[in-house]
Amino acid sequence: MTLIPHRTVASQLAVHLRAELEKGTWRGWLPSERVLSRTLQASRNTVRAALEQLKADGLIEPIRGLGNRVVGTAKPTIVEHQTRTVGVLIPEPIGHLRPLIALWIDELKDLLIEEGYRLRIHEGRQCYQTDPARALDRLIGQHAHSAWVLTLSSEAMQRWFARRNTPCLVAGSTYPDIALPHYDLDYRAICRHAAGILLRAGHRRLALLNRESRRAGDVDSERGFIEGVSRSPHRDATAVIAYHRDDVDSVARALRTLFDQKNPPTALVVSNSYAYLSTASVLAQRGLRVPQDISLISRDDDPFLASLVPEPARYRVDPHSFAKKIVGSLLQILNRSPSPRSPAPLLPKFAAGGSTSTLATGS
Amino acid sequence: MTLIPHRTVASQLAVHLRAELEKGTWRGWLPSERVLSRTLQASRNTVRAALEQLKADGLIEPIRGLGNRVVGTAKPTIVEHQTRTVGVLIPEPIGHLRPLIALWIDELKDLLIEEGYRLRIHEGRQCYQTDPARALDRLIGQHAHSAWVLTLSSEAMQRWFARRNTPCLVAGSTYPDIALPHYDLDYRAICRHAAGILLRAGHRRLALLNRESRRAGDVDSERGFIEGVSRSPHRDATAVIAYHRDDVDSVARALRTLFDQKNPPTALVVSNSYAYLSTASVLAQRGLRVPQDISLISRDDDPFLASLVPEPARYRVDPHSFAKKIVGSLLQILNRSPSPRSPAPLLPKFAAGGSTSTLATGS
DNA sequence: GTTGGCGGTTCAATAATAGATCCACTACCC
DNA sequence: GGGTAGTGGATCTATTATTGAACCGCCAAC
Repeated sequence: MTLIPHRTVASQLAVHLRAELEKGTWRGWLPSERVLSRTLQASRNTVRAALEQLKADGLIEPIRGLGNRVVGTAKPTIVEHQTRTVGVLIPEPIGHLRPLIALWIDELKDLLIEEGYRLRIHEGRQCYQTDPARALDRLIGQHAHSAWVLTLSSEAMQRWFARRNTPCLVAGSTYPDIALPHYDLDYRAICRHAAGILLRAGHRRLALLNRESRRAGDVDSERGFIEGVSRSPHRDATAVIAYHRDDVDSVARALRTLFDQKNPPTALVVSNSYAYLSTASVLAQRGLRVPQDISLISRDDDPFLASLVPEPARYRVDPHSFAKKIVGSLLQILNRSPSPRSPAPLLPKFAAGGSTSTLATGS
Repeated sequence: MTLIPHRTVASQLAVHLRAELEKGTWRGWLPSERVLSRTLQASRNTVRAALEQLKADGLIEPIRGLGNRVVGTAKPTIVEHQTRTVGVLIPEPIGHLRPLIALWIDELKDLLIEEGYRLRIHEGRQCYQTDPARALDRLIGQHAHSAWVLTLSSEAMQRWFARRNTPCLVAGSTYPDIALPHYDLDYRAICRHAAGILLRAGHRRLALLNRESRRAGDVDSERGFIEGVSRSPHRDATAVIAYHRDDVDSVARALRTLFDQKNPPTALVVSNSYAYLSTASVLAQRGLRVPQDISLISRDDDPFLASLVPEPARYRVDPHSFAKKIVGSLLQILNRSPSPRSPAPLLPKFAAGGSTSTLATGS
């Protein structure tokens, strides 16, 4: 039950043309694009997309006004024969990642196998440090993957990959001036929306519990959250940002700081589902009840959240469709597609849960 | 310069399905259109377009409410010639299973690929009902796997597989008189140990929050728990069993029943990590604090439990070593090993957390 | 210089596909 | 017998791939 890997006409043509080249059908110059499009029964655009792939492989060289010159020979055989693999870079053992991340990586693995690729998971903690150059040099040098997928990537990592020309896809947000193909949720819109929800429910003192690490997605979250509050018609609304380091203790510390002050927030957006668990249980220890005393929204989704009482209001994502999108972008990169454009960020659906309450406005 | 024959996905699928039919991959019935669309990575519309062609060729006959019947000459091809695959039977979408289960299934997938097998995951809800014969007949008939792995299996399922000689491995406990190769944690010892821990901490009114389904592992848990209390030197100790159905509401109901009585328990063993989450949050809603008012122990481990405050006392398992054991047993079965013996059940390590307290004995 | 063919680029119209929803039907569970 | 879950059948919309056709600047040859 294996599938035909290249399902678009362009890719089929590329395979076909590559075979013809190897056979030596054309020496010197290819037939003109218009002729090819007629003989191959495809539009010139499609033929050009296929030729683009051959060009990326260095088999042909288009020359304006003259034609497509056959330049390389027989190299692709080697490329085809070596096992084609894709590497995923993760900061921690997969068991420690959020279940949803593990799920889409798993799906990605399955989908890539159907396309003839193997997925290799690399747990490279060193690559996530402030200066990852050495670790990355070593990792990429050791493993000759066709492409890399970066999860939870830092700015330094992204810059490193952008500088080198290693084919890679950022599963997550990129930093403003980094031009790498990427796919992520629209955290900015999510947090803006969350702030709006809470403001409309009558809350005025809002807080965002965010990661300390300045990952692009977290920066976006922060910006969206601030926007949501500052652009609201409620001039008396305030937004506070508290930071944690992804561990229970630091979440507890952040909450202590937040709730020991004179006017503690009445609503909290938590930007990580594990942190949501910590938050909910720390608040329970302090005797605060959700949602009567404090409203909570989880920015992230994960299956276990459904077991909480009250069920957290959160933004739901389908790991399957996420994995599909990632694979789509990845295949563009792997097939040397001309323009590996990043699809629009995914805006997950808001699922209202019992963890938010409506306050009487005022006071 | 030959032309590319079938350029639309639908046509490619038709060719592919026709080949599979001839190979005898499916006997009797095709997988449902929805399943096909998932495994073939195409929309149901496209799959239907392909099936339309097969129908026109008289190879299949669609019957409303039943499925697509294979009508052509059922060539009884030899099973050995097919792609070597292993099926895993799970009751729910993999995303709904506990992360630890998803993890070892994932590892299993990787390890099997190295051995030249592909792992197919089958979400067969019907197979977990009281009388699974028909559903199993159909499933096993449709998919000619080299072996099956059963997770969270019911007694009826195990009996069905034991009666037939289908090669299978039970990932979990087997029922006393069923001789199937299996591998699981020693739930009986775990729960006996948990009861001992709580009794030594001074608790006298213990409760086990267990699954209602009479799965072998849960029956073992119950037995171990009762043993742990009845064999203790504390004659005044009592053990209560409350049941839930794996959903939040039923856990809440069970807890209400437990804690609305005159002498509610002071310590609780919860036999599912999702149920632990529900329990912790329901108790918090009732104003009960862990561990001051009530001690909790989780029988199962899962990564997210580490984010709770206080951290649950629980029995830790390494999914990797679990997967290795499963693969070991599975390979014995696949290689037609003479005596596929079941390895000794795994006894996980107890990790004391902050969720249990010591009581003054007496009263 | 003119011409015609070449690749490069853009555009709108169309076909294929994905994804979702509703229906009627069947079987099974309670 | 009624509820539930699964099936194929049918339809809808959004997205994507593909088409077909422009137009551009470049090149070589007449």
